[in-house]
Amino acid sequence: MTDIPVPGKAVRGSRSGAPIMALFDLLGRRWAMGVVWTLSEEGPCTFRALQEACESISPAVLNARLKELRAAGFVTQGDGGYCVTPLGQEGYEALLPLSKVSKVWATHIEQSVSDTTD
Amino acid sequence: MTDIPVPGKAVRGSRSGAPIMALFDLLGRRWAMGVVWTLSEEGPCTFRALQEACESISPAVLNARLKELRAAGFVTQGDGGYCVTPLGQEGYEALLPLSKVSKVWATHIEQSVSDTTD
DNA sequence: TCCATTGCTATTAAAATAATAGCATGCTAT
DNA sequence: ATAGCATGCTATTATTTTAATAGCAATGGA
Repeated sequence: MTDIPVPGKAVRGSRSGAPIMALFDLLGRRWAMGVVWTLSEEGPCTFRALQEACESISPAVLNARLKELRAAGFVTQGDGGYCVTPLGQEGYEALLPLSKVSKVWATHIEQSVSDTTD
Repeated sequence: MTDIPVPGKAVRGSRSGAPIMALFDLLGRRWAMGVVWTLSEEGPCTFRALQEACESISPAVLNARLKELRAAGFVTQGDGGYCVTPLGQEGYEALLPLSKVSKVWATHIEQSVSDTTD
């Protein structure tokens, strides 16, 4: 497994270790944001429930992401299964604005498609 | 190169094509968020200036991310070099809350380090 | 005891990324 | 004109990550 990024230390893609770059390293891995998002929206999940909610994540990758997110303090494993920590909840809330952007983007794409289609 | 994710179509990691998942696909690639971030903060950049501002990105990956982000409408290439589009600016602004999270995370980590060190 | 659920690990193949070198183009100063 | 120099990449090879799939060990009923 890859090292888990830690703010203040050099991380993949940034020698400075600027916290934001470390976070981009953590969340810029396949499925990382999707897992935080899904886990926050679904609430506590078993491994398999989370896997299904994610539609198409392989168990190896899910397990890798969960380990990283747990080590980073964004996710924890309790009696109800996996769930986000308060830090993970903050992370989820910080991702919320992206939802609006994604919708703007979607209409944006539709327009450029119709530009070339019509 | 991998396909560029498009909201509404199945993307890597999501059959639904929910816009947010398509965006996670786009931005969840190595350096994607860092490029948007850096380009927004630095303003228009030449390829090489952007490469240096990113500290340690390889030209092949930078080029791949720029192509994807241009195709997605987040980045454009003008006279002053590469720069973010209005959509890219929205994306950047949507990432801003992550900065605070990264700082909370950084202090969080310091504490857990001192927990085991002291 | 038999079976289902859960939480993974193992394996193999494909894809993405890193690291590095270097090329083609368009200046610009000599 | 030509010899740099900057820019925007591409090429190549090695390494890492991810995908896809199978399956195992532990747990808890029925």
